[in-house]
Amino acid sequence: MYSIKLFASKTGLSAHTLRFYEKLQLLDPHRQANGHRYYTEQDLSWVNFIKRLKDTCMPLKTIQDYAAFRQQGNSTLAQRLDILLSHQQMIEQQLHTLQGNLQHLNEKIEIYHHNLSCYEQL
Amino acid sequence: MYSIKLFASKTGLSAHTLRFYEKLQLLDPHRQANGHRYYTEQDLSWVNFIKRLKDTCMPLKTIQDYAAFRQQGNSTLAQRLDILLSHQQMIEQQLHTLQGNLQHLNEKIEIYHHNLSCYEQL
DNA sequence: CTAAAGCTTAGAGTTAACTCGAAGTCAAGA
DNA sequence: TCTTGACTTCGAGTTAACTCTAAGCTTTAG
Repeated sequence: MYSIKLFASKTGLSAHTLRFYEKLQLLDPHRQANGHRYYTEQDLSWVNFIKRLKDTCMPLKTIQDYAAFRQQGNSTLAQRLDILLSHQQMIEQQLHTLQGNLQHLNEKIEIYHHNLSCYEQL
Repeated sequence: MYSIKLFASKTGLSAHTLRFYEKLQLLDPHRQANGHRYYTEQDLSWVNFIKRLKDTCMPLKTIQDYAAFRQQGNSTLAQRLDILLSHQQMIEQQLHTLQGNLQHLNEKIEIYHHNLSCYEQL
């Protein structure tokens, strides 16, 4: 049971952002009798999950879709998995091409080391 | 040798964006006698590289840094490699945590399949 | 009892990365 | 000749994702 301030420090998101996410329907914290929000461990792991998705460049729009499915319960597990799998595929694709470029660069470095006079190739 | 319009269609970037990138010093196309830009195959592969970096969420700011090093020539290969390696590390990290989450979700799906009545676990 | 923390609505400001439009000029091809 | 496609500068508009401020209210701990 975290107050908004505690939860903010726990998640690294500001209270502002937490309310903002709530408006976007990403979060739906419980309320105390006085109307104050309180967040649970479940909310915490959900926010951490959101952060991972964001860290891997999933747009909030997509996360919103995911959250909507999540709120509809277990009947939407397939759809949620779809979202995540296609996201994973995208990331893997990007990682792959990036690795290709790194490889390429490494080869150039090799050339550089072996033939310092050959500027054109770099 | 591509005109800006041709190059735009070749890269999928708009002429506007190409001039914008030029202003940010990401690009530096040659000019014809009349002042018109023209782009080469080298520019093409450079833009494709930029696109890959962008696709993997590298901010333009960092790409600008990279481009600045690139323009300084071969003495900056180490710095450029640094940027790319740390970027790769970040992406791999993100992929890893995402895979962890997918794993987690898959496990939940398993539970769902094996015990339909157990809603709390999902 | 007062200060701190919470609530609400509403709207403004910010940064990144475009995206577009206007205004005016120039040059080459059908 | 006229249309097309360049060029320039400048500045406004857009979308995403915050980020913050203010006004005005309530509640709770010291």
